[in-house]
Amino acid sequence: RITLKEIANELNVSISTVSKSLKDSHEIGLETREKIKAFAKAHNYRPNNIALSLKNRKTKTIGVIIPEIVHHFFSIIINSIEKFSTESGYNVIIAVSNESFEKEVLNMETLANGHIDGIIMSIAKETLKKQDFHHIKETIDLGIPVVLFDRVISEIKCDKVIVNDKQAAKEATQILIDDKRENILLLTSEDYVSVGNLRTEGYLEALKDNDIEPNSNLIIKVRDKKGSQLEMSYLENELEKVIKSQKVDAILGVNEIYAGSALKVLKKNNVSVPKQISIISFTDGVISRYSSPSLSTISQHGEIMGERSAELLINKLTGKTSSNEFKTEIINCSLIKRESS
Amino acid sequence: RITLKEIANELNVSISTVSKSLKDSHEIGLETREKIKAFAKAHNYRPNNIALSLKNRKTKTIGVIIPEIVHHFFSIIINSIEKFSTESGYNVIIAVSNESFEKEVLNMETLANGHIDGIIMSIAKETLKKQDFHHIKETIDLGIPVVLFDRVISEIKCDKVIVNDKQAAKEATQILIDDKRENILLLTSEDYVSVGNLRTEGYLEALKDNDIEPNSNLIIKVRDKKGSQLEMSYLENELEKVIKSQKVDAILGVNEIYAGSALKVLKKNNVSVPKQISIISFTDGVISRYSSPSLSTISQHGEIMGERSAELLINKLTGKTSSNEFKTEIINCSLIKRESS
DNA sequence: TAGTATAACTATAACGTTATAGTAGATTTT
DNA sequence: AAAATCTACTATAACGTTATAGTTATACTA
Repeated sequence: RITLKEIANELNVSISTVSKSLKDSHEIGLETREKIKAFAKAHNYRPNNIALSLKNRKTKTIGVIIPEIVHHFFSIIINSIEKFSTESGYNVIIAVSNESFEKEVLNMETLANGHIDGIIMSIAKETLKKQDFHHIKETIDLGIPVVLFDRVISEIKCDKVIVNDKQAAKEATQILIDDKRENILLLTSEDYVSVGNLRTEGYLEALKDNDIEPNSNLIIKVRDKKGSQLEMSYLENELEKVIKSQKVDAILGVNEIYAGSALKVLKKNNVSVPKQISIISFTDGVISRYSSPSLSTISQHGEIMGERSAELLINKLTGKTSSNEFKTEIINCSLIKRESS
Repeated sequence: RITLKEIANELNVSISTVSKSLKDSHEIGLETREKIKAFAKAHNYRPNNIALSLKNRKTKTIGVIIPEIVHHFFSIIINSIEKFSTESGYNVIIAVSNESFEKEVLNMETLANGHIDGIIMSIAKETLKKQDFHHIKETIDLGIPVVLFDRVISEIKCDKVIVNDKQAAKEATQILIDDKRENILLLTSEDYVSVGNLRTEGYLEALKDNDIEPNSNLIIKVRDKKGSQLEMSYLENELEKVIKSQKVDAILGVNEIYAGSALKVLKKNNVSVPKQISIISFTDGVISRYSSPSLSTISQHGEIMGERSAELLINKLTGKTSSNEFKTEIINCSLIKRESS
């Protein structure tokens, strides 16, 4: 790991001369310049990026805070952020909040004090529940640009990338209704999760448009417990109760894990899908494709969301867009029809 | 973003005094010290980690290079590396090779010039095929510790974390044989992928131990093409041919994507699983759990692999283990029995 | 009362860069 | 031939830290 100083000493020139030569500056005579370049190449000189970061006050690194990695949607997002960022010369540093407020705050501080120029994040459930966003605001106040995606809140002024959740849920519900399914069970998350909420709204709106009275027994709000095992058995128990006590001819799930679990319950109870109950779910992931029947899903186009988020952030970082104007990009979901509907 | 210098100017003391006060040094009088600490706190002072990195010549950041993120196994690994590293005060920076040699080399260089103290990686398929590992060796020569996991090669001297692939494949095959299945189809990857190879060896060894003649028609080596769509249709076509022309009563898959695809093919051809054909597969991911029938899988315990990798690396970084002694940790797989066998 | 401790600070260098300003010596201008 | 210009460099400061080595007063010792 050779430095400019060492090269300078070795060749009896000043550090400035070395630095300028390697930048091919015409201030330095051709002969000296070539000699220095050759020497640097032979010794495999690479500028120390930390020193550059300190000097330039930018790190060319983006921090990403996500609630979980082991989730198709989020890993797609990371993948796409990583791809776009690398192309633009930025590195990506990952932090996982694990849906915990405390961890998110910690992550945010570590990143903000450190090696990143900007942050892309999706807010943890616990943070949404707590409605405490001071850490995000502080980071923005520090002059670090933040882009929020998917789970977003209006009170924070920054760039955002979201999906037309409400509309997509409404359309999916309408498709089920058009198929003469009027007893549609909704598998959703607890109220404080913004996207779950929007999807619920879309569902309710579609019912209303078709003069179907919503039935609160047909809405299961899955309680999330730390440790998803509990969460899933709650869902399974509740669902089993409902299908035994109520008429249900369709299910709308706000994510594929819920829908996948539902499928297992239906199978266990010998309900045929989509004949007796048809299913549409959000999140076009790997479960949907390999389950049987495969699940019709609403794709949120994670690749596009990731790319747009990275683009918005990098535009801020490079000064392409002004630092006090904020955009909200809305990605259109699309329905991918498979066997379950 | 206040600095020591600014605090020093503001309070009319020297930078040294500020630095020492914040470290609670007894060289500085109590009164001054308290005053400075109060001021720093009020202005939310945080040391600039880049400056510290430059000074200390370490970044407290680990680079991870993986072939893909959108894969249950790798995202579990990342998750677990991230978790363990954070606990030890390290950040994690992600690079994805996308199974490409060129990208892997590029990633390696970027990381090595930059903001990381050490690297954890799993080698890209293309690199394994090319057998060109100069980038890894150069990084190690530069004094940057490297830990390889899962896809590993013996000619590189560094810490490694692997799974007892051969043994696990052998045991799984034995279980199928004990169940009176003697026509076991193997769905594996091309030869240059080390883990696929080891698993194939285990399979063959089990056959040999039971005096079953291996049948080359029962070994499908899935060609991987860029763009997994093609890869999968290749698998599906080949498999369909084989089950129509050969007697097959069990399938061993080297990963759950292969097994999941196989399940679809069998279903399409009205073959009942596990009655007519039973399936065991490597990779205990989300497909296995939500497919139907759910797949019996061999878990490679990604959490443990990730944790051990991080531990090995951090031990090197903190000097806990000597920099020229290398360990290879072997994680034992375990079979998770589900409906497909 | 000179000499030595001690307390409470400050100055400096270093980590590896780069940009700005400066300086010899050679060459051109008038 | 003196002044101006140019060539080919070098010195310095700065980015934000911290560790080491000073530097003052003041208090204590003998």
